[in-house]
Amino acid sequence: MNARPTDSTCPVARTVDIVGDRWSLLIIRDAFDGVRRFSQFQRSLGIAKNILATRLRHLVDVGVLRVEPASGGGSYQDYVLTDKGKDLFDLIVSLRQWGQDHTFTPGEQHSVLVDVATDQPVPRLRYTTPDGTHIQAHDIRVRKVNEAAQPL
Amino acid sequence: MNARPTDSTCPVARTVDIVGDRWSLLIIRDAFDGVRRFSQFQRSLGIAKNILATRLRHLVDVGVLRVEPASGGGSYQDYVLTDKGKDLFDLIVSLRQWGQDHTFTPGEQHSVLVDVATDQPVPRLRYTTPDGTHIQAHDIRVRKVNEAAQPL
DNA sequence: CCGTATCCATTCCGATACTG
DNA sequence: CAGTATCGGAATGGATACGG
Repeated sequence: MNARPTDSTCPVARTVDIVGDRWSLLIIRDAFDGVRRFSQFQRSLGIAKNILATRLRHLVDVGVLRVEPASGGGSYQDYVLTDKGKDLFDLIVSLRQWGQDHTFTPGEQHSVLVDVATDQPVPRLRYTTPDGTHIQAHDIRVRKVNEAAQPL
Repeated sequence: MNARPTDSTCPVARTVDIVGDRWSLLIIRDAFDGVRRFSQFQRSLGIAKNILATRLRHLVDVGVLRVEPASGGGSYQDYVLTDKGKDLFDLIVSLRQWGQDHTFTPGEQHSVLVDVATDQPVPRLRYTTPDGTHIQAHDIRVRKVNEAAQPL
């Protein structure tokens, strides 16, 4: 979708090449919120129909969305997240949490994540290792492919 | 930076409006990797100088980067992450992990996150609540601002 | 080395009109 | 309702030249 495919060995760059544009990210957000139909996406996003069609086709092509026969019994199709698409959940959460922290004034209202069972707001989510350690920027660095791995 | 500022009550949309474009995300990635100088960004990204200058200025304007007097003693300036910018760490991690999982063939090499202390690869990071519960897509939903909050 | 200014090609986007 | 086709304007991107 984007300009020059980065064909990089950096996973960040590859992800950005696939879903790193405004409309794709917002479509995926809506899909997580249960939006399935063409017209729903269009109203929610205020996007022109032609470019919505282009983006949906792209997201289907890359395996983030798939088309389903129909939900409301209509003669058309729904767009739903594949497993690959559902794995973008963490990405959407990251966008959401940063937005909550840095783009709203203290008293300003915004949508929130709630637990489906209790309907109570979800507390701040943090990235942790399997043993429960919270990982922050200064704990890690990136090792490029050409760097030697540390022997045990 | 982007087309129509979404002025939405959705934190995802606001974040996307600020840093949701290809170059900004890659610049931020590089900043986390220790890139500070104009020429370093340029070589790393293969980006034209004029648009690099535009993006850096934008990121400074929105408070993600700030300019520092100079690092190498030169007469110019460095671009470093502010605290607000460092909070984008989780977002970059999300992009990276999804890219690792879904854009590489099994044997294909890519850069990896390593622990700064041990130089060992970091295990997969998961979003958890403060009490250690791992949260996935089906555990939550989005409550819009106009929905009533659940009374206790 | 660090940008800014200019030019040009390409892409993107939105509005509209049209088809099944 | 769910798209496709077309068109014009705007933004983006790259190359180059220039100045601090």
